Amino acid sequence: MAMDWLKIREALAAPVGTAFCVKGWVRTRRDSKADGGLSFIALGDGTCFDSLQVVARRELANYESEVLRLTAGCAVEAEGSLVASAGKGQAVELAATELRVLGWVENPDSYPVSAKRHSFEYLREVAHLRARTNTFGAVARVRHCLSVAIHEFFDRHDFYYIHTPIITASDCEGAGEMFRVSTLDLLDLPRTADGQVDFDKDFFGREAHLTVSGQLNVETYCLALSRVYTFGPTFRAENSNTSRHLSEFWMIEPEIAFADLDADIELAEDFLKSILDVLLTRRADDMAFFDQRVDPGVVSRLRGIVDKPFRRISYTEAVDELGKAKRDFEFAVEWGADLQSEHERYLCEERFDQPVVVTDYPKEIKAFYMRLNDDHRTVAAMDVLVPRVGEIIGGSQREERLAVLEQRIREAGLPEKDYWWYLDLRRYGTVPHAGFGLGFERLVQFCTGMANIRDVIPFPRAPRQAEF
RNA sequence: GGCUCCGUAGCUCAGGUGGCAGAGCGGCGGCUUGUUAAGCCGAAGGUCGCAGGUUCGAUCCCUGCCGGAGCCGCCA
Repeated sequence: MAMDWLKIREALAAPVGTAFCVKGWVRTRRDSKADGGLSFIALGDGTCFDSLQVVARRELANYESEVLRLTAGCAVEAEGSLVASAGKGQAVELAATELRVLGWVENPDSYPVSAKRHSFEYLREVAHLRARTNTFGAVARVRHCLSVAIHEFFDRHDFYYIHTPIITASDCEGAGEMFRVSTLDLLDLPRTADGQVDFDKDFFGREAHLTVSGQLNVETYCLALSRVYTFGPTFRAENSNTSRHLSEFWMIEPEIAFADLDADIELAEDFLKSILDVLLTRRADDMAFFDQRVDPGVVSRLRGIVDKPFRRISYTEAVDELGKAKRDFEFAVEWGADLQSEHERYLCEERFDQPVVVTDYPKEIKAFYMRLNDDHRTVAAMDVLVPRVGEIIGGSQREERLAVLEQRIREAGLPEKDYWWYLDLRRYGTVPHAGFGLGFERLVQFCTGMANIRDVIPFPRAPRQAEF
C-alpha cells in the first residue's frame, strides 16, 4: 500500500485532506441508510484515548460482504483521506476508499469484551482482552507515562538507575514473607544429618528468595554514586486480601547520600509533584476520562497536590490529633501503637484533606535500619499518606553509626552475620543517608482513582490469583 | 490470617416464607436515521457454579467443594 500509515493519535491531529491509512480494532459500528447507505466505525489503535471515526460507504466493494459484518474487536486496515466531519461529536473523520479486514471476531455473540459496560471484576477474568477497553487502555498509558516521568525526574536530578537483584539470599529488612527460589525436587528433598533440608545442595548453595526490597543493595551504590534509585519488581508472599496489596508489584526506591530525613521528605514531595504534573500535562486525554467516568474530581485533586505544600506532622502530634478527633475509631489511639488504616485516612482525608507526611515513629514499630533519634524512643522515619490509598511512600534516614546499627540488629533478633556487607558500609566511609520506597501501583491507583490495585497492573498476582 | 457477602442467558442483574425462569445491554434479522450510551420491531439464547442431602417436588432450605468480591490485619 502506497499510503502512509498514521497512528490514530497522529491521524486525529492531521490537517483535513491528508491521505493515509490506519490500522486498529473496531470499537463500535453504526449503520445508516442516509446518502445511499454508510457505516460509522469507531477505530482505536491504543495510541491515544480517542478513536477515529471511519466512514465506510456502500460504494466499497466489500460493503455488504464485510463492512456490515464488522463487530467490536475486529482488526481492520482502512485507507482514505481525512475530512471535516459532517456529523456532531468529532471534528474530523476518515472517508474510507478501502477497508480491509485483517482479523475477524469468531463468535461475536460471546466475545468477552463486547460493546457494553463490563464490571472490573469480570474484566479481571479476561485480562488478556481487557486492554482493549477504554479504561484499561487508559491505565496502560498512564502507567507508561508515570514510568517515563519517574526516570526523567531522577535523570534530571543526577540520580543513577541501579539494577538491584531480583533473587536474594538475605532476608533484607524482614519486610515480610518471601517466595522461595529453589531448584530442589520438592518430592525428594536432600536432607542433612539432623533431618533438615540440605540447602547446600540447592542451586545457590544456600536458601534463596525473591526480593522484597532493593534498598539494602542500593544503599551500597548510594555510598559511591551519591544519588541512586531502583525501579523494579518486588515480591511479598503475604496472604493479603485487600484492594491495596499485590504479591508482585513494582517499587521505586531512591537513596541519597549526605542527606537527613528533611532532605528525604523534600525529595519525596518534589518527586511526587513533578510526576503528577507531567501526567496531567501529557495524558490529559486519559485523565479527563478517569475524571469523568471513574473518579469524579481526580484531576482537581491531583492539581491541588501539585500546587500545595504537603502537611508535615510528627507521629506524636498525629497521635494527639487523633485523640482530639470528634469521632470513634475501631482501634484506640495510643502512643507506641502503629497507626491503623482508619487513622491514616482520617488524617489525610478528614483532618487535613491533603497528603500528610508523618515522621518520627516509635522505634519498636519500624525497621532496624532506620536512624535512632536523640530521644532514643523514635526513629527518623516518614510515611507519606494520601487520600483513598493511604500509605504511598515509606522512607527513613538510615542508621549510619556502626555501633547503633549493630545494637538495633541485635534488638530485632536478626542474625548479625548475614548483614556483614551492609555493616561494612558503616565501617568504610559511612555518611548520613536516606531514602524511601514508593509503591508504583499505589501511585497509579492514586492518579487514576481506580479502586482496586489489581486493575492498575496488567496481570495481577495475588493470593490464589496467577492466571495469564 | 480474621470477619462479611456473592456465584441465575455472552455481560449487568430481578426472581416476598420451595411448584420445571425474567429484564436491560450485547450478538442475530427487519425498519428508521450523518450515526456516535443511536431509535423502533422481532426471533434466538439458560443442566439457575459443582457434588451430595431434606422434600411428592429445590434457583429458592441444609452440608461440602470450587470460583469471585468487600472490609480488617500485614505493608508499598
